[in-house]
Amino acid sequence: MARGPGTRAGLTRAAVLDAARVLLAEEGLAALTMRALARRLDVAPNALYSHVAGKTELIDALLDDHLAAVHDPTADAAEPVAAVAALMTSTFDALVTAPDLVPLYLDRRGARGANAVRLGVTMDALLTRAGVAADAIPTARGNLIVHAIGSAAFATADGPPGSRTARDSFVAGLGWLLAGIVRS
Amino acid sequence: MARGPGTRAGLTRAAVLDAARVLLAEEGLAALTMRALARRLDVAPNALYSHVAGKTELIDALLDDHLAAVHDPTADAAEPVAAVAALMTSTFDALVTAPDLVPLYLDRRGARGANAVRLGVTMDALLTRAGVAADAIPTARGNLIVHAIGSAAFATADGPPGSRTARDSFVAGLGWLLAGIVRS
DNA sequence: ACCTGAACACCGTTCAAGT
DNA sequence: ACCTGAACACCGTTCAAGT
Repeated sequence: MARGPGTRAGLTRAAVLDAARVLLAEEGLAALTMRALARRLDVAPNALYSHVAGKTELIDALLDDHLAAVHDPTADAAEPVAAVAALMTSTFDALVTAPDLVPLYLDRRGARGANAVRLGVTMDALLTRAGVAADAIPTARGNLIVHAIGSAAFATADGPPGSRTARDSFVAGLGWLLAGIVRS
Repeated sequence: MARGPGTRAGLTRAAVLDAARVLLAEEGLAALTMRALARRLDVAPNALYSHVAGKTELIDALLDDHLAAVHDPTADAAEPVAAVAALMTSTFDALVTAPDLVPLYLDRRGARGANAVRLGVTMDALLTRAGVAADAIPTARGNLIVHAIGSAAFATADGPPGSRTARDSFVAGLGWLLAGIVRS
């Protein structure tokens, strides 16, 4: 719009996603609209649809990309239970980084992207090595995921951004769940 | 709009909330708009603002009203731990009833209405009687609430509406958390 | 006090057209 | 292939006016 005539925007899918992340971090979820995003990129609103299927697909991509930051312990770690704890804590820390994104994980009821699948596979392997029976793994995994995402959602509620009490609460609950999982 | 001239709509706050509940149940969260709600009530969109401060306040009222369905065990129940389990299970069951509402509890990061406060007070009393130290109660309560809301959010994800596996998973996790809470 | 018409400042998305 | 102008079918909310 403010570009000179004849020039091209030269948009990229990566550029759109990056701008969306910045917009989300700086102004929050309510401000993340297609039109505001286009304004930031100095482009007409419908230009975004050349790189993204729609707002839903954009957000799904944002969610899964965010999980790329989760540190993935090798599935053959020495102590499987400690490795599961580390994996979940890393997930919690990653989620807390983007508070506005967390409720959307609940909306989507668990991300389905490549990174989410990768973490799920790793966790199942670790739980198996920890001695959890095959038919008990879905319950164990489900409870751990609910705990990580739910805790992250509540962590950003009150207290300062770096509130340690929320993280301590998450760690305590994680320990209780893991104790119950390995004992059953 | 389709009413005869001279007649009055005779709206009530309760009528607005009731219609909102019906709309939510029948057509889902995306369909719950002020304008659609007004259409249902055969009224101009802005007429709603005589009975409700805005959409946010309407949803907050919907959320807290929903918690009225939670069975509140007397705080002086014989077995405090069993009473906490019953209270959380009743909360889970109530939440599962309104799947579209559950993600909003996360958005609001825990309802602040009268019913939510009531349940919180009851739970604190039960936890105290169960021998949980005063400074450990916030962590215990927080983990239980996260578990109930998070489990309800995921419960409606896959499987049939009356899926028992989701409820069984919730019950298993609840047991693990309670065991950890009373042991610490 | 309660309701209306009209308006304001937005949305996501589609379509035909240009390069 | 990528981008634009224009439009469609919506939003939540406010304001001045009527009864």
